[in-house]
Amino acid sequence: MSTATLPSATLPSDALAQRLADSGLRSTPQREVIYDVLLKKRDHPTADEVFARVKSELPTVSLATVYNCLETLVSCQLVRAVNFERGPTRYCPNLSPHAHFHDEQSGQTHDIELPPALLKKVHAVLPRGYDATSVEIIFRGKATRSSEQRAASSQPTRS
Amino acid sequence: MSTATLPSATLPSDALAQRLADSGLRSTPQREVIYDVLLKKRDHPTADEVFARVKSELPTVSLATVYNCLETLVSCQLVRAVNFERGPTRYCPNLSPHAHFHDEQSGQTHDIELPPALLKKVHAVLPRGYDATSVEIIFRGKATRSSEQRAASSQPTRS
DNA sequence: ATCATAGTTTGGAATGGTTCTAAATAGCAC
DNA sequence: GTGCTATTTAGAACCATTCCAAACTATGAT
Ligand SMILES: [Mn+2]
Ligand SMILES: [Mn+2]
Ligand SMILES: [Zn+2]
Ligand SMILES: [Zn+2]
Repeated sequence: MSTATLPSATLPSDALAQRLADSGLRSTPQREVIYDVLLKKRDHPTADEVFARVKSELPTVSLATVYNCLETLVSCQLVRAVNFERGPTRYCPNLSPHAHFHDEQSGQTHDIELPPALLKKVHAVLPRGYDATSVEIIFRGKATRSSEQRAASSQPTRS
Repeated sequence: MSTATLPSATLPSDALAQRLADSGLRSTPQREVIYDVLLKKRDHPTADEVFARVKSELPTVSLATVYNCLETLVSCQLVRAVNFERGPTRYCPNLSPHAHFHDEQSGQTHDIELPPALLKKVHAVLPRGYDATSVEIIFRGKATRSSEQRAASSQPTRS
């Protein structure tokens, strides 16, 4: 997708380097691999799961570094941290406004895109005096076969 | 159930006894006091805060019991557990469909009532195949003076 | 009343995700 | 290269919560 003559279109890794630089931070192998891992399999992994995936590329990485880098990516606004109840924090590189659907059976988390019109209506329930900087919407329930199929077909079947 | 002339109106403590009985559980002093504490000051206290408030009435209560009773109340559907990020779980006896507004400055949590029409529109963003049993909406931001006034005036000034 | 049984409370230990710490390492400016 | 700072690392510490096993309590059947 999106090649050549691109004006200032951001290749994923450049976006990372750029955002880090903007915050006065350095681009490091750990940060790059961790961000790549999040982009490659967008299943809202936990820090432990990221740790496991990163290890295969950087066998000596530490769990502390995974936490550090994830926090860095979140503070650079390249990744969102997502929490369900008191479970481990999950990480999501989808920056578009979206809600999360937590499938209680499978434990899987799905992104639900939110139309701007709906976001407006949601914000409109706030009485005067409430100034919200963000809103988070979490569905809980079960996703049936047709939604699994959607998810499966929209993502390469993984080697 | 529903005794004679009563329109079936439930005194708080009866509601508790009833719900517990429905679940085959006993009404105990600890459960009653903890539920009362939640009803009396509806500021979404943590288990520790509930513990402190209950101690003045039941000086020998244990923190484990507070956790046990809160879990019992949640499983009886008399209380909702509310989580913000990875902070300690907070407890809310407001059973009407409502969102939460987390004031980042003061740390206070406010209930935002949700009209059924909005809830419908929110559920409508779910694609086919997603069957949600619940939805949770959390705002984050700051509440200005006018909302503090509203909250203050709607609740007795506390002895 | 007494007893048997199951439910509940309690203090303390264990858990588990996350954060902290201090030392080692790596990148950048001069 | 030298010095300076950012980053990574292993392991300890943290802390909300859960687990455990022993006391205690309510219930209801004899
Ligand atoms: Mn789950
Ligand atoms: Mn806060
Ligand atoms: Zn997401
Ligand atoms: Zn509430």
